[in-house]
Amino acid sequence: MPSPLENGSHARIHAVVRRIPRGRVATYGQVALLAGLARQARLVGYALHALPGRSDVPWQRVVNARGAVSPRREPGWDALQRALLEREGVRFDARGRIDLVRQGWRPRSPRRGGRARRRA
DNA sequence: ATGCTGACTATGT
DNA sequence: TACATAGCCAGCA
Repeated sequence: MPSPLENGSHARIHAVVRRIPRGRVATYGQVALLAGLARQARLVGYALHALPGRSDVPWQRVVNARGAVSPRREPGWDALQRALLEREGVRFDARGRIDLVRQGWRPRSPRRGGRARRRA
């Protein structure tokens, strides 16, 4: 059975992660902040790690502040995460990093100063 | 209770 | 840009 933590911060973290749209990514710190857990980025990673295999939480959309997939203790999962993201259309550069400015999730779509990004 | 670890981040070098 | 440190906090031995 699930850990008793499901009623606490973990549940809030999961709720935030569920809001990340397909093809976008959010950072651990960003998720923490939106979940009302400022500066507790580590807990976000912890909460996701505790996630059951079958889950409706798109854990793969959470990456670190550098826009890279954080290396796991158990190798292989990081590669899976990247594969899942690429399948959603997320692009990685040669260094294995995502351009957060372009593909990072922007809750509430705040319009940035003025005009939309020019195309290509 | 204490100490270490971890899917992190901000800051200084 | 990359590496080292300090700060964070929950879980576990």
